[in-house]
Amino acid sequence: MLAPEVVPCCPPLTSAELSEADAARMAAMFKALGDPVRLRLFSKVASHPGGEACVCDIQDVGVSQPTVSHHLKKLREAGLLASERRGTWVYYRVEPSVLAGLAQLLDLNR
Amino acid sequence: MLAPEVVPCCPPLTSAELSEADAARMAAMFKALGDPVRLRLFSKVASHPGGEACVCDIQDVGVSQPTVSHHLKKLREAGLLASERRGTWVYYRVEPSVLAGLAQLLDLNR
DNA sequence: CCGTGAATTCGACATACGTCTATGTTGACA
DNA sequence: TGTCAACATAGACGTATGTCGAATTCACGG
Repeated sequence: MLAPEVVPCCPPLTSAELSEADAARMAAMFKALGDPVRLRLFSKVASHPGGEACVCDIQDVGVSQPTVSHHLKKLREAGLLASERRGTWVYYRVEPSVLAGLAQLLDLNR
Repeated sequence: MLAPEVVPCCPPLTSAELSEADAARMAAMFKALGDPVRLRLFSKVASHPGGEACVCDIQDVGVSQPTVSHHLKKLREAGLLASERRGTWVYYRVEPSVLAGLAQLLDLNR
């Protein structure tokens, strides 16, 4: 039980060359983080107390509210965020296994 | 001498929200990695024996040679790769401080 | 029920992006 | 000097992307 399905994806970038398929999968995640507004939204969710935030908590990023919604959808589709509706509000949280996969790819251990 | 200017950039995403300026800087790096061809090129350079590769070593990624050159330029402009001409060949290597910055941002230690 | 506030979806638009072919540039070597 | 090979640059073209305002869905409360 200690090791959930972590979707290990790929060895570190410095140890072996990515396959075409793995490159496509990982590039989609990097691409989702590759917009300043989306990265700020992701950062706001990731750093929010309790590990989750409703849209109303994070929508002050300098673009219209529909644009915020559009970007959150992109982050969801990339597998980086998960969302859940509770009453009037929709809460977003970081998909935990994904950060682990990115970290592994970037060869964190040195 | 042990600690060169590492450009620490940002605390982990999970610990504090990114400023607008930091988000723009880091998003530019993620964006550069957000194309499958570029990610494969980066991966080929990063995993190449000796830590560097000439274009001729890595240009087999399914697109034309000018397109490879275009993508390598993007990776250079994003600060992810450095290049150096030696004789007929141009060698690319990973900019070391950058991977460290990305890893730090992704909160590798947990 | 109806109204109100939260969030998503829709349609439109300008701009950015990835790709190609054609052309340049640079260095090595007869 | 001339030629060849390795890379880079330029220009063109179709598609994807980020943004907005307007309309829509969804849940709650009177």
